[in-house]
Amino acid sequence: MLGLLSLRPQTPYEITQQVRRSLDYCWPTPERSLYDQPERLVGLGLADVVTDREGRRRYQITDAGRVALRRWLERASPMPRFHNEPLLRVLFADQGSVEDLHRVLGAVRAHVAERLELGLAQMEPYLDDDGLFQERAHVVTIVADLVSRLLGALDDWAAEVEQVSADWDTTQAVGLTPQVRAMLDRLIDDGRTRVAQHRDV
Amino acid sequence: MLGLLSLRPQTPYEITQQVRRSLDYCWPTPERSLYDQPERLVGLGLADVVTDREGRRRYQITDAGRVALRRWLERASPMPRFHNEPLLRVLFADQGSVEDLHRVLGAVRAHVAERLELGLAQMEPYLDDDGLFQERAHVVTIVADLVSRLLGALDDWAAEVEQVSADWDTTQAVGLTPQVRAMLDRLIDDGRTRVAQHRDV
DNA sequence: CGGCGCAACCGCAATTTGCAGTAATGCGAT
DNA sequence: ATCGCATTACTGCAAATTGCGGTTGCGCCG
Repeated sequence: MLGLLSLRPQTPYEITQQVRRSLDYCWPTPERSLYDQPERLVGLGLADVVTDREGRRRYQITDAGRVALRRWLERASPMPRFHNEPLLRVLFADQGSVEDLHRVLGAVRAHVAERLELGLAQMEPYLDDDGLFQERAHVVTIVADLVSRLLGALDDWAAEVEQVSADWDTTQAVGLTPQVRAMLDRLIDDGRTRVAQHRDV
Repeated sequence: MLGLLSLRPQTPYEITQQVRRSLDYCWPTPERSLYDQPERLVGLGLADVVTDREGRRRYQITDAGRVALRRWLERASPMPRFHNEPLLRVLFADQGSVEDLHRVLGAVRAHVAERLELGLAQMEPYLDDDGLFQERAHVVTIVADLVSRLLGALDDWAAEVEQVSADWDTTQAVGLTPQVRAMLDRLIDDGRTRVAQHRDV
């Protein structure tokens, strides 16, 4: 919230737009709460409110707010958490049909394609070196890069699972088919390599 | 919840353990709510409660519960949402110091290594073909595969950002350095390829 | 046998959320 | 010109969720 206000003073509605457009990629937030938060910040002295020519309340960050934002950036961050309901459905796929499994995988892939398309449209303006938003191009690019990697991982995974499960005729007690076995071996191998690499550093 | 009970009847505490151990990867849940949900399921007739020899309430799924679970698997799934606070800190990194940025990237990499190690320990038993949990090995492996891919993406990304930002001496108005530019180009290129691929199918 | 710690839970206040509603503005069709 | 309808820009409220702290009982160590 303070981060958003640090970019420019905004009305509550503009904030909701901003969040829908960009923040949702890393921090999904119910719209309702976005209308209450700015008031809370005012109460804490971290933001104040000015009325602009259209008579709209426009919140802006105060000096205390900027300090609080900097403090927040200094503090240790909680680590990412993935709310992944399609994955949950795969975990319990043995309680449903093979079609259920394939449907959810297809939905994931369609979703990835849609998100990616949307994201591309948002990033393309940055390709012009003379765009208006260039002073934040570096952070925006880095963020987009992770989003793109995560979506890519999701897509690759869904594609592989589609393949692996293509010839299943039941979801239960499939156990370790050679393909699943290969998946498991690769996964453990990759994990070990990565952990080992980390220890070296 | 129903999914967990479908595996075997469980006490509320066992459920919390189970969730901590495995479900957290796709569905992080505050412990508190796990104690209320089973009662709610009983109210809906989807679970019932038996008292075992230790005098503990043990919840088990009813037939209605299994039907509800199957219905749930048939319905369209909400798509994944990533609560990624480190990414949020990168998005607003220009309000803080270069050290703040590097600290959060380091923390992410450490976290990935830790999670991976934990996950490996959990998956290794499945390598034995004669393990006890083999009837769910296929779904568990598939789930672990996505988790591993997502963690891998996170790690690769953090490593690249560490590299790209290694010689920054400010976080503000860095704009498109050649390295960031290359990142942007690759990202857009990858995205276009993937979207095009999706249209072909 | 007293103290300590941990496993296993639950009450409660405070916050958060979804949903439904509403007022204002634009805009195309009749 | 004006009617209907969609979209923008919010807000109230009831219900659900959550964090925090507390409790009980058990085992183990000194």
